[in-house]
Amino acid sequence: MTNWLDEEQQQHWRAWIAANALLTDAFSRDLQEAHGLTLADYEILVRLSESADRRMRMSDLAEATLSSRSRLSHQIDRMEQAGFVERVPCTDDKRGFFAVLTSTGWNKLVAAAPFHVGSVRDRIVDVLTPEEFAALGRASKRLLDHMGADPT
Amino acid sequence: MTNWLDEEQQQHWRAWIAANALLTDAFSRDLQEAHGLTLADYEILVRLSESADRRMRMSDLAEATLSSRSRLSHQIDRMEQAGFVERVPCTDDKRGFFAVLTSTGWNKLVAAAPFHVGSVRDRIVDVLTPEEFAALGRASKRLLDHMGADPT
DNA sequence: CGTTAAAAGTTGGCGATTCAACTAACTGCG
DNA sequence: CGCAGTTAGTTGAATCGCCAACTTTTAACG
Repeated sequence: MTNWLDEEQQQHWRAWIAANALLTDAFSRDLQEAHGLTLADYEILVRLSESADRRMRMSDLAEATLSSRSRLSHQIDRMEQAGFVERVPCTDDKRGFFAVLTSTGWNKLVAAAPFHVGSVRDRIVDVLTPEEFAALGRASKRLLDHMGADPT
Repeated sequence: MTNWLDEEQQQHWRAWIAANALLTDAFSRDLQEAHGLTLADYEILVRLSESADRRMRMSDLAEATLSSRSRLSHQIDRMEQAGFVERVPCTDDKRGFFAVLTSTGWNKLVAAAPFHVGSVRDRIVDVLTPEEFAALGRASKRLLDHMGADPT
């Protein structure tokens, strides 16, 4: 005997699913059309730009962007190809590499960031009241905590 | 001069991103491990099971599951392969097809649904207070409305 | 020390998604 | 009618992500 969701819960649940899918899609499409970047590309540029010396160890970057090592490795292949990052061997740990933002990558981010923030405002932040948006953020935070995700 | 997000907005925003990614992943993984189903598979089974005669026109199904026609076509290929659905030509419109749930597909859904609902409760519904969960749903709904998505 | 286990990262194959091009059938309208 | 445009759906190539296997280096510890 299963404890199903009631009608209202069902609606909330489906709205959540749909909003996630459509918004993620929309952001990705916006970036792609305006700057030829994937959302994944963009997030990596952001993380690197915020790091000391604009570089991060591959593993740390994978963790920060919530991707597997394998995925990140392929991702960095492409971005290296595109000239946005470079792989630099780590001298302390001979297994390790840094992903380092190039000036090309930095410039790309500088060009794309205002546009992306605009998308986020247009599609989310400015659509909700401040209180609604905060509630969304807090609820997301609690869900993350419950999964044991660190609040990077 | 760009209107950046402030510190708090930034955190809410990143929490939202991360929660989406991790939760979607988790549900997909749960279903995959326990029943060998993709989240996409599952959603199609659900939609078909709720429809009259357990069938839907390909286009309607694509719209309902927020996927492109192409994606759905490939998806139904796989599910037909797996024996969960059948393609039945539409006599009224000779261009069209129905995707029809087979008894195998129905049984699969019956087997998987309680488990999936359990995941959803464990990871979301029961983690938040009823009010928090409702706020999440309502905010999602407003974001959808703003994008012009229909409330299917 | 030396051996064993763990960590960092890459690789290749396969499944899934997207995009553009395509066929076939329907609709509208002069 | 007849043809122009639209709609339903498929296809194949290219891209992206996941998984399992692999190499190299580091850490643990008896």
